[in-house]
Amino acid sequence: MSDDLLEKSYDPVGIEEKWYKFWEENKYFHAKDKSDAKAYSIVIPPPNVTGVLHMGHALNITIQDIMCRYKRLIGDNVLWMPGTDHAGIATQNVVEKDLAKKGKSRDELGREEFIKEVWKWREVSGGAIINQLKRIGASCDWDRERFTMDKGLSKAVRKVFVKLYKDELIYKGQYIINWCPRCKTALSDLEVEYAEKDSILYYIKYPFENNDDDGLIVATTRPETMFGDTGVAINPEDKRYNNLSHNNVLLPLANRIIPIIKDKYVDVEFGTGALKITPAHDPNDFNLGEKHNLETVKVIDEDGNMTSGAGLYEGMDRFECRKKAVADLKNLGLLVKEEPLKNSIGECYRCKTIVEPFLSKQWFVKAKPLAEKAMEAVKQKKTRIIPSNWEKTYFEWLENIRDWCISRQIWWGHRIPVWKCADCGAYTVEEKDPDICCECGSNKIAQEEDVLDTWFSSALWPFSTMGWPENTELLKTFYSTNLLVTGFDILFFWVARMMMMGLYFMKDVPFKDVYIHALVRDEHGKKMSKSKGNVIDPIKVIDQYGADAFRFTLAAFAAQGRDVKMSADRVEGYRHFVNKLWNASRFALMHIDENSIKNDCLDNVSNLSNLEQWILSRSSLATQKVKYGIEEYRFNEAASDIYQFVWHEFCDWYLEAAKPALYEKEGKERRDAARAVLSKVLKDIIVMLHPFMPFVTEQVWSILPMTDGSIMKASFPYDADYYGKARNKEIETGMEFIFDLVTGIRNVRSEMNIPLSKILKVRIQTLDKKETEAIKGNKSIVMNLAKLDDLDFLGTENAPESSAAVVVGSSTSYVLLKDVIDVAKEEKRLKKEIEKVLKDLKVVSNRLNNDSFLDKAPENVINKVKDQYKELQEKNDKLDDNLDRIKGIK
RNA sequence: GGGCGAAUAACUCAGUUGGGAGAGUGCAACCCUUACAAGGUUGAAGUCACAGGUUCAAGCCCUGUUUCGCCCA
Repeated sequence: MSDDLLEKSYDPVGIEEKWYKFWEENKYFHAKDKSDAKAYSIVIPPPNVTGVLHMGHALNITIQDIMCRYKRLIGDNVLWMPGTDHAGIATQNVVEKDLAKKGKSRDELGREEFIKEVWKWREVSGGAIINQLKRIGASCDWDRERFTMDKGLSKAVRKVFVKLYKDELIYKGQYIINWCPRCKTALSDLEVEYAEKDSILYYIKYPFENNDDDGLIVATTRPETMFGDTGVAINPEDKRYNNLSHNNVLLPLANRIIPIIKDKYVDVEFGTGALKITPAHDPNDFNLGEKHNLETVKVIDEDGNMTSGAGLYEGMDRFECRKKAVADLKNLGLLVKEEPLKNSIGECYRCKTIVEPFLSKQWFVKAKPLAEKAMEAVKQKKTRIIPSNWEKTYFEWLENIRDWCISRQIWWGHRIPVWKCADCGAYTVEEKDPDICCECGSNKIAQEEDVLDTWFSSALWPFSTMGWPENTELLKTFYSTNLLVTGFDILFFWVARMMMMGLYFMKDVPFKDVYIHALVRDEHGKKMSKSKGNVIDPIKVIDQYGADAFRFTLAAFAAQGRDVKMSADRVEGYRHFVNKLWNASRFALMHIDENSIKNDCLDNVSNLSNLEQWILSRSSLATQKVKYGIEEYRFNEAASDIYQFVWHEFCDWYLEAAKPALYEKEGKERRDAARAVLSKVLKDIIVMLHPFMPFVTEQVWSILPMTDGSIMKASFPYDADYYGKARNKEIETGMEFIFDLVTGIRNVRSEMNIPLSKILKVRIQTLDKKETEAIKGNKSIVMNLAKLDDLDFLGTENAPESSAAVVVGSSTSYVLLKDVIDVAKEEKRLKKEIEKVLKDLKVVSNRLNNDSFLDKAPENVINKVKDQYKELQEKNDKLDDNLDRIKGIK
C-alpha cells in the first residue's frame, strides 16, 4: 500500500498537473500517421488566439476528450488535432490597443512592422487558451498543434482562393455590405448581431416639387440617411395615393429634386406607406434603386461621419447628424410627428458598434453551388447531424444562402492573392507571387490591400491541418474525420462552410458525424455574459473542485438538445462522487495485492458467491451502458449509469456485503475469491470512468497493486463474450430479493426506533423455493447487513408473537421484538403498507376487469398484469393476517 | 413575420418503438458502524402546463391553447 493513498479525502491539487505532464512526456496523446489500428479523428474547433476559456469551450473540450479517451481505450489510433485561429479583427484590435498605450498607431508603424508586432504578441500571449485546455485534461496531439496563419495553412488558403477564382466561384463586386465604423472593415452577414432597440420613427414631410404646402410624408428611423435619398417609393395599390399628380418631391435640407416611384415592394401597413430610398445605405433600397435606375449617393464615410454628400452636415458623426437634422426639420415645420418604435439594429459581433450598411466593392464567394453540395451530403447521410433536428436549420440556411463577403479591410490575416495591373487593369491571381501582369506583361502590378475573413481559413481546417495540399499520410489515414463537436452558434459560420470547402477540395465530407452540444448557462438558465456578471470561470471551478468533478458535471448535464445549467453547487455534488470513488479505492487497497486479480474470477464461477456473481453481472451491464452512452453521444446517460452503479451498487451493497469475506471471517479461500472479484470490478470501474475523470482514475490506477503502466493503455472493459458470461439475470433477481429483505428489516428498525446496537432475531416463513435458496445462500449477508444474530426458517407453525412482519416477495419475515415491540407503531406501519398495496391492487384489478383489455392487449402484457395481481393479492393477505395478529396482542 | 425547443417531486433534470412515474440535490428522522460525516440508514414528497382526440392502455402519438427560451428575417 502506497503512502499516496493514505489521505482520507481526495485532493486534486498537484495530482492533475503531475499526470498531465506524464501523459505529454510519454506521448500518449500522439497519433500514428499510419497504423494497422482503426483510425479515429477529431479536429478541434480552433479557439481564437485572443480567447480565454469559457464554459462553452469547457463543455466542448470535455465531450471531445471523452470520445478520444474512450476510442483509445478500445484500441483505435486516435488523432485529436488541436490549434487556434488567428481571429483577424479581434487580434488586430488587441494589438492596436497595446500600441495605443505606447502612443503608437498601426498607420505610423506601417503594414509590415505592424504584422511583426502581431506575431510578437502571439508569441507572448497567444497560447493562453491552450494551457487552459490542458487544465481540463484535453488529450490533444499537441505535437501537431496548428495555427491558421502557419505557412502550411496559408499555402492551403492561397491554393483554395486561386482555384475558386479560376473556377469563377470568387468574384469582386459592388454591393451593400455591413460595415463596422470602429473596426473599419466589411463584415459578413453572419458577423452582424441583431438586437431589439428602442428607436424613434420620424415622420418627415417631403414637399412636392413646386408646391411647398403639400407633400409626401415618409417615415424613417434614420433621418441622417435622407441626404442619400434618391427617390421616394409608394405602392401602386395604395388607395391613399390614387390621386397623386406629382412626379417629384423636394428633398428637405438638401434641396434636391428626387422622383416618386411606384413599386409593390412598399409595405402599405408600415408608417405612411411612403418609403424614402437610400440606395447607398440600405440593402433593400439598393435593390429598389437598381430596379428603378436610381442614383446612389454615399453620405456616410468609413468612420461613420457624414460626407460632402450631406452638404452642411459634412464631417458630423452620423448620430450627431441625426439629432441636428431632426432639430432643423422641426424648425422648418417638416417634422410631422415622432413615434416610439422597437426595431432590430445590427451590431458588430466583435465590438458591438452599430454597423453601417454601406455600398462598397468587395470580394465574394459565390455560395449557391457550394451550398447545394453541402446540403446533398447531409441528405444522403454522408454526414450525420446529431441531434438531427439541427438538420432543418442547416438546410434552411443553405437554401437561402447569400454570397459570402470574404474581404476585410484589416492587415492581420491572409492577404488576398490578387494583383491589379496599373496599365491594363487586369487581375493576376496566382499561387506564387507574380512579377508581371498576366494579360499585358506590365510590371506595374500591385497586390490587393485587403485580407480574407478568418472563417475562410477556418473552413479548410479539417484538411489544411493535416498537411493539404500535400497528399500526406496523415490525410490518407484520418480524412474524413469521424466527428466534429461544436455549439449550434457556429453551425453556419463554420460547419456549413467546412462542408462546402471539404466537398469541393477533398471530394469528401470533412466529418462523418457532427455533434451539436448545448449552450452552458448559469444556474437560472440565463446566458452567461460579462455585463450580467454571471460568468463562471472554468479555471476557477477547476481550482476549487478539480477537473474531474467539473468534467463529470458537464457530462452529467449534457443531455442532447438541452442547455446545461451550471452552478458551483452542482460541481460540488460530483466532487463528492470523486471522493467516494477515492475512498472505495482506499478501502479496496487495504485488502488486495498484486496477486489478487490473477485468480480469474469467471473461470471458476463455482468458487464465487451469489454476491460476487451479482456484482460481476451488474458491472458488465454498467460497461455495456457506458459504451452505448458514449458511442451514441448520450453522455448524461453514460454518466448517470456509472454514478448509479458505482455508488449505489458497488459501494452501498457490494462493498458492505463483501466485508466479512474480505476480513477473512469465512476462510482464506473465500477471502481470495472476494479479493479477486473486488480487484476485477474496481479495475473495470476506473477504466470505464477514465474518459470522464482522467486524473483521479490515473492516480488510482497507479496505486492499485495489480495494474502497471498508464490507464491510458488499458482496455475498455466491455467485451461481448465476457458480457455473455458475466451477465446473470437469475442471480440478479435473487440478490434483489435479498437486498429488499434487508431493507425491509432496516425499515422496521427505523420505524420502531430500535438502535443499531440492539441485535435482532428474525424468523422467515416461505413456501417459495427460489427465495428459500437465496436466503440460505446469503444468510450471513442478511445477518450482517441487518444486524441480526439469529436468522432461521419457520415451518407452518403460527407466527411468533411480539414480532413485526416484513413481506418481501412470497416470504414473510418476522422480526422478533419481545420486550421492545410497540404495538401501536407496528399497527400503523402495517396499515401504511396495506394502503400502498391496495392502491396498486386497485389499478391492476381495474385492468383485469376490463374485457376489452383482456381482448385486445398482447398476451405477455396480460400475463404480466395477472402476475402482478397475484403478487399484490398475496402480499395484501399476508399483511392483513399480521395486522389481525397485532390487533390480537392489544 | 418564419422556424426550433421547453413545460414531469421544493430545485436541476432523465424518461429510445405507448404497457405498473425515476435520478441527483434539497427536506425530515436516526446514526461518529473499523473506506468515506464530502459519510451511512430510513422516510416524506408528483391532477407528468391546460383542453380535446386516437387507443384496451398516453408523460410518450395527433389537434388546439397558454407560458417561457432560442435562431432567422
